[in-house]
Amino acid sequence: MSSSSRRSTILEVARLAGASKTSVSRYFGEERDRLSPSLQARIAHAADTLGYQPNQMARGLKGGRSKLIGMLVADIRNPFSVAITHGVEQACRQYGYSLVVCNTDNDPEQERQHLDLLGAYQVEGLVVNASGNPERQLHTFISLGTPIVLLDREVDHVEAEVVGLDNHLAIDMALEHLADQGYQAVLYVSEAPEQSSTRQKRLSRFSHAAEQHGLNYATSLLANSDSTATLQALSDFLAVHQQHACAVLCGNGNATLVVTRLFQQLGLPLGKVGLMGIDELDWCALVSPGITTLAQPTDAIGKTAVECLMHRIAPHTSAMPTTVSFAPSLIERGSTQR
Amino acid sequence: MSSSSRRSTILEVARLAGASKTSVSRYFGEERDRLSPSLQARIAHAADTLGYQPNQMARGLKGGRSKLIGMLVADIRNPFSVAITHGVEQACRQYGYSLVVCNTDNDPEQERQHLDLLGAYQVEGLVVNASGNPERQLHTFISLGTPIVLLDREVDHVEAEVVGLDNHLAIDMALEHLADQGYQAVLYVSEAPEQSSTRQKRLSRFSHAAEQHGLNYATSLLANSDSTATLQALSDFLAVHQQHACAVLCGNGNATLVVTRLFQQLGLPLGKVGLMGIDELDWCALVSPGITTLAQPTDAIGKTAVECLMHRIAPHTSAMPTTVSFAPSLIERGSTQR
DNA sequence: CTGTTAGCGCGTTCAC
DNA sequence: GTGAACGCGCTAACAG
Repeated sequence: MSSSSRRSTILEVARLAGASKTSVSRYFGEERDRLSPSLQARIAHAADTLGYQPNQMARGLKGGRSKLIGMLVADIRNPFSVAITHGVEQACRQYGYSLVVCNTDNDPEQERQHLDLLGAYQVEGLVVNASGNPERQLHTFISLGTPIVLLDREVDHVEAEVVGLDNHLAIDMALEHLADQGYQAVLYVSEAPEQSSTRQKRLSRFSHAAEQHGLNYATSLLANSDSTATLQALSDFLAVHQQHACAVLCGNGNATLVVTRLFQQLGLPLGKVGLMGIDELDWCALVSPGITTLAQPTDAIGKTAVECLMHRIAPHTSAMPTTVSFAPSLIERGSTQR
Repeated sequence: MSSSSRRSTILEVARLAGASKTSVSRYFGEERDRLSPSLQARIAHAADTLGYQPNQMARGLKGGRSKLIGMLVADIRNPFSVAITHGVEQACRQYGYSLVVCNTDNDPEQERQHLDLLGAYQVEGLVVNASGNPERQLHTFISLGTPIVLLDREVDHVEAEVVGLDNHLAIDMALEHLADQGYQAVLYVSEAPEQSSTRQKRLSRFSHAAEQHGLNYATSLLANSDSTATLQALSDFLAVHQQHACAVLCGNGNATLVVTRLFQQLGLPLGKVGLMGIDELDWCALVSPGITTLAQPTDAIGKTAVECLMHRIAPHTSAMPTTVSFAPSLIERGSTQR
C-alpha cells in the first residue's frame, strides 16, 4: 500500500541526464531552442523514465507565474453561468492557463473568502461574476497588478472591463418582437436587482422602451423562494389588461422557469398569453408550443473575458475597451405566436 | 496605473510586528496557542495593516500541503454533473480545501492533460468522473499516495472508492414503477455505454430486470448528435407492441431530453405512452403532464466523495468501504399515468 | 550553447 | 516563548 514514491524533481532529472538544473528548466520552459539536440534528447529521456513533471507550485514561487486564472461565479447551478464557465475554461486552456472556479452561491461572505484564497494562490488574472460588492478585495488585486474582468455584473467603483450582453439591445429586441407579434401589454419579471447591474439595466430599460413602443406595462420582482407574489402580480396584470393582448417577459433563465410554472398553475395558454425569456434553455423547445428566447453568445462572452485578461497579462500595449457587449439572438417559438 | 505594490511577505509582517518569521508562521499555522497574547495581537495588527496573506504556493512547496483538491468532470454542461460538482465544492470548502475543477468534455486527451496539470499543482486528492480510461495516470497518483475517488464511473484496473447511484436499484425501482402503472413493454434509451460503467450497469440490469418483471423490452443507444436512429427505434418499438401499453425509460438526463423531443416530434401523448427518466431536471414538471423521474441525491454523492478523500488524506485508520451507492428517490408525475 | 550561483516565500528543526 | 538557519523545486541572472 501507498508506496508513496516521491514525485521526482528537476535535480534528479538533471543528474540522470548528466546535465544541470538550468538546462532541464529551460527544456520545460519553452526555451528548448537553446539546447543542443543531444542534450534535449537526454533530458527528454531522463524526464520520461522518471515520470518527471515540473512542480507548478515551485515554478510559481519564483516568477510569480502561477499559470492560474481565478473565476468567481455567483451561481454555478444556473445553466447560463455554466455555459459561460465552459467558455472561459476552454479559452484558458488555449492560452496554457488553468482555471480555478469558485462558486459563491450568491453569498458575499463566501465571495470574500474565495477572493482571499485566489489571492493566496497567486492567480494571474481574475474573471468575476460578482454576487456582492467586493470592492476592497478587487482593489487589492488591481493594485497588485492582477488584471480583472467583470462578467455580466459590474462592481461599484471598480474599473475593469465588463463583458456581457448588451442589455439595452436585448430589451429592445424583446419588446420589438412582442410588439410585432401584436402584444399590447407586457409584464416584466425579474429577480431582485439589488446586486446585479445587469438586472438593473434590463429593468430600467424595460420601462423606458415599453413606453417608447406605446405598450402597457408593469414589472414584478421575484422573491427568493416563493413565487406567490409573482403569481398575484401576474393575475392582477391579466385582469387589468384583459382587453389587451398580454405577454410576460422574463429577465433571465430562472425567471423563465418560475413564470412557466405559474402559467401552468393558472392554466394560461402559451401564445394566447405571450411568454418570452432572456437566456436560452434546454427545455424551451419542449414546453409546447415552445418558448421564445433571446440566446446569449455564452462561448463568445467567456472567450472574450479571457482574452481581455491575456491582453493585460502580457501587455499588448493596445488599449483595451472598457466594456464589451454582445448582441443576443432571437429564437422564435410558439409562445409569442398569438 | 498598475502601482504593482508587491504582495507583502511573512518577513515584512514579522518586522512590523517586531517578531520573527517563525512566530508569524505559527500564528497562521493554527499554532497560536504557543504565542503570547501580546505577540499575537502585534502580529494580527501587522498582518492586517499590511494586508498580508500567506502564500499558498510557498506553503505547498515545503510540506506538499497544497490544500487543493482536483476534480475531473466529463461533461460540465450536464446538470447532473453540475449538481455533483456543487456538492463536492461545498464539502471541500468545509474541510478547508479549494477545488480545481477540470472539464474534459468527454475527451480522453483533455483528460490526460488535465491530470498532468493537477499533478503539477500538487493536489492532495482527486475526484474523478472519468471520460476515458486514464489508468496509467491515476496509478501514478496512487503510487504517489494521492487519494482518488471515482465518481459515478469506474476506471478499469484502478482500485479506488466508487461513489454514485445504486444502478441496480435504480433500474429495479423504475421497472417496478412502470409495471405497477400497468405498462407492459419498455424501451430503454441510453447514451453510448462504452466509456461509462454506470451506463453499462444500467443497461445490463435493465434486460435482466425487465425479464424478471415479465415485460417486453428493447434497448436503443443514442448516437452522438443525431437522434434519427432512436426515432426509428422508438416507432418500431411502438409498432411491434401496439397491443401493449408501452413506455420508454431514459438512462440519464440527456436521454430524457432527446426522447422528450422525439415524443413531441411523433406527437405521442405523454402517459398514454409512458416516459420515465433517471436524473431529475428542472423542467420535468413543466412538460405536461410532467415527466416521472428518479432523482439522485447529488449533494450527498458529492459530499461523500470528498469525505472519502479526507479520510485518506488524514488517515482515520477506519477502513473505508470500496463502493458507496446511494438510492434514488422516485418523483412521480403524469408521464407514467395511463 | 551550458553550468553556477542566488534567491522566491515559507515551514521547520533546533537551539536559545 | 522565541529566533537563526536550512531547504522545498524552480527560475533568473551571470558567467564560461
